[in-house]
Amino acid sequence: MAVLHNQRIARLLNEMSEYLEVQDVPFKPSAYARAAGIIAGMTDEVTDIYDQNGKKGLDGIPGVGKGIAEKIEEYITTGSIKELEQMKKKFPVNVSELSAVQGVGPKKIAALYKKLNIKNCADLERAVRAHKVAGLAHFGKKSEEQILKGIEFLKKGRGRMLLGTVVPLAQDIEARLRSVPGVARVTVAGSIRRRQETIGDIDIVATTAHPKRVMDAFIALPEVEHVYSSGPTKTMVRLSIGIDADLRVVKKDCYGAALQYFTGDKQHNIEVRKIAIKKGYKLSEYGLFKEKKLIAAKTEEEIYKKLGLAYIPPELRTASGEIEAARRNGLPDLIPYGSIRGDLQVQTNWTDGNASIEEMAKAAMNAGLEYIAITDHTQSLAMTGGLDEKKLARQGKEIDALNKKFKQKKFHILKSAEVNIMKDGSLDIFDAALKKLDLVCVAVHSHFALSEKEQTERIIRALKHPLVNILFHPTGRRIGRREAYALDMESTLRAAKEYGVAMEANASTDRLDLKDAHIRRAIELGVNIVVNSDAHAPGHFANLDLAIAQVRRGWGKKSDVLNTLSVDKCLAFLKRLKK
DNA sequence: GCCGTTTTCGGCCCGACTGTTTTCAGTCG
Repeated sequence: MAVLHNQRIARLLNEMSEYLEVQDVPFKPSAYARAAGIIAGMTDEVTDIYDQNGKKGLDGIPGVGKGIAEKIEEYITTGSIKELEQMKKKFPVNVSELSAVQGVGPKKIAALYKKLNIKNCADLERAVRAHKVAGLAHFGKKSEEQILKGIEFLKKGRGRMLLGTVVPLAQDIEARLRSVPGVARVTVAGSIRRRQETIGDIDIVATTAHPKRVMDAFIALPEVEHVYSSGPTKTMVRLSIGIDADLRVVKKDCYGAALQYFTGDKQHNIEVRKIAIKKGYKLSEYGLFKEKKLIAAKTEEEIYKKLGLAYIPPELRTASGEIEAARRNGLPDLIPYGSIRGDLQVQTNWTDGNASIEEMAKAAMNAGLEYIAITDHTQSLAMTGGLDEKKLARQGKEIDALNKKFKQKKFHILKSAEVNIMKDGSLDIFDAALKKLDLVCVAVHSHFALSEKEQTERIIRALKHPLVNILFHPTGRRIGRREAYALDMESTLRAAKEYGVAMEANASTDRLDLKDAHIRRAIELGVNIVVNSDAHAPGHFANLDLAIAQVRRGWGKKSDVLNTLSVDKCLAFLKRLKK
C-alpha cells in the first residue's frame, strides 16, 4: 500500500512536469520531475510524513519546496491538483502517451498539436500515414519512419504491464482479500507467480467456505473500474491501472489442483495433462481423477508426485524442458529469493542517482545487504554528469571514510564505476584510474543502432579489456520502450567466458537484462551471473527479487550467482576469473 | 520551482547524436 501511494503522487508530479514542459515553461519541469523521482524511490510514505508534520514535513523531502509541498497537500486533501486540471484543459493532449513514442519529445508534441491538432498516438499515426508530418519544421521523411516504428513498438507491448509494476499491486490485493472473514487462502497465480517479465492479467486463486463474501469484497476494491462477469466461483474485472484481474474461488480440498491449473503456462498445462491421460487419469482445476475417484488435489506437490514428476517450481512451468527434467529428478536447486548478499550496481547523487553514498549504504543495510558497489556513470555520459578520473579519486576518498564509519557494522562499500563503452569498444577512463577500483563494470549507453557485427565486436573488445569484471544490462533493452540493440548473444557469452567477465541480471523494472533465456544459456556455458538492483534511489533495493526471479526462470542455482558470496569471496572470485 | 562551504538571487548540471538544416533544434536519460 505504502509504495503505491508514493507512486501515485510521483505519477501526478510527473504529469505536471510533462504539461509544463510542452508549454515550454523553463526549469519547473525538471523540478517536478526530480521531486517525482525522489518520491517514487522513497521507502517512507509521503502521506505519513504529511499526517505527522504537515506541509513542513513535505518541505523536508529533498527536491520538494514550498510550491510542490502545496501541490502534494492539495492532492492528499482534495484528490486532485487544480493547476494540472487547468493545464490539461488548455492543452488537451495525452502527453505521456505521445512522449512514450521514441523520438517524440515535448517540443515535437507542442508542434504536432498546434499545426495538426494531434492529441494522441492514434492522431499521430493517422497524420504520419497521410504524410502530413514530414512538411513541418524539423520533421522529415526519416522522422515519419521513426515515429511509425515507435508507435508499432508501443502497440506490440500494449495490454501487458511490467512485472515490477504489477507485483506490488497484486500482493496488496492478495493481502486485502486474505483479511476477508472466512477466507482460508489467497494466492496470486498465473504469469505473476511464474514471475514472467510482463503481465497480461492478474489471476488470483482463493479458498473459502463463503465464496460470495470474497467476491463482494473483490468487486468492492477501489481499484475495480468495471466488472465483466461475476459468479460464485469466478469474477473478472478491469482495474483502473489498465489491467484485468480474475478471481477464482475453490473449495479448500482442491486448492493445489486449482493453483496448478492457474499457474502453468498453456503449454506446460497441456503437457502435464497429457501425462495424466497416459497414466489413465484426468487432470483439471478440481483435481487429479481416476474415473470419478479423486487421486490428488490438496497440494501441487502430490499432483506432480502422482504423475511421476518432481515438484516443479512455478518459474519453470513454461514447457521448456522442465517436465523431462522433473521426470528424471534432474531439476536444478534454484537460487532462493533474498539470497543476494551484496549489490554491485548502485548509482548515487554523484551522477543520476538521487541519494548520497551514505544514504544508499544505509538503505542497503536495511534491506539486509552486506555490501554494495558504487557504480556511478563515467565522463562520456555527460547528461548524468559522469565522473572523470579526478572525480573518481575524490569519490574513492569519500568511500574510504564511510567504510571506516561502517566498520563495526561489518558493512562494506566497494569502489567501482559504470564505465561507458565507446563506439569502438574502448573505455572512457584511463587504466591507471580503473586499477584503483575494487571492480570495473562496463555498459553501452550510445550507438544503439550499430549492425549486429559491429555491436558484438565493440562489446567483446570491452570484455577483453584486462580490468573489466562485469557487463551491465548486456542488451540495453527497456521493456515496452526500446528494443535491445542488435547483438550476437552466443558470441558475447562465449567471450565473457573466455575473458572472465560476469554478466549482469539487472533488476530495474523495465530492464530485467539479461533476460531469462539468456541467463539460462549463460549458465549452460559456465558464465557467472551477478544480480544487481541498478538502484538510483533507496527504495530500489527491493527490486533485487525481480532479477532473482529471472535467474530462477533461467534455471540458475545459488552457485551461479557471484554476489550470493561474502564480499571477500565475491571479489576474489571476480579476480580469479580474469586470469 | 528548487537550491546554497562560490549565491537567500540567480543559476539550473559539464554533451553526443540524429536529422534537420545550411548552422542548429530536439531528444536522450
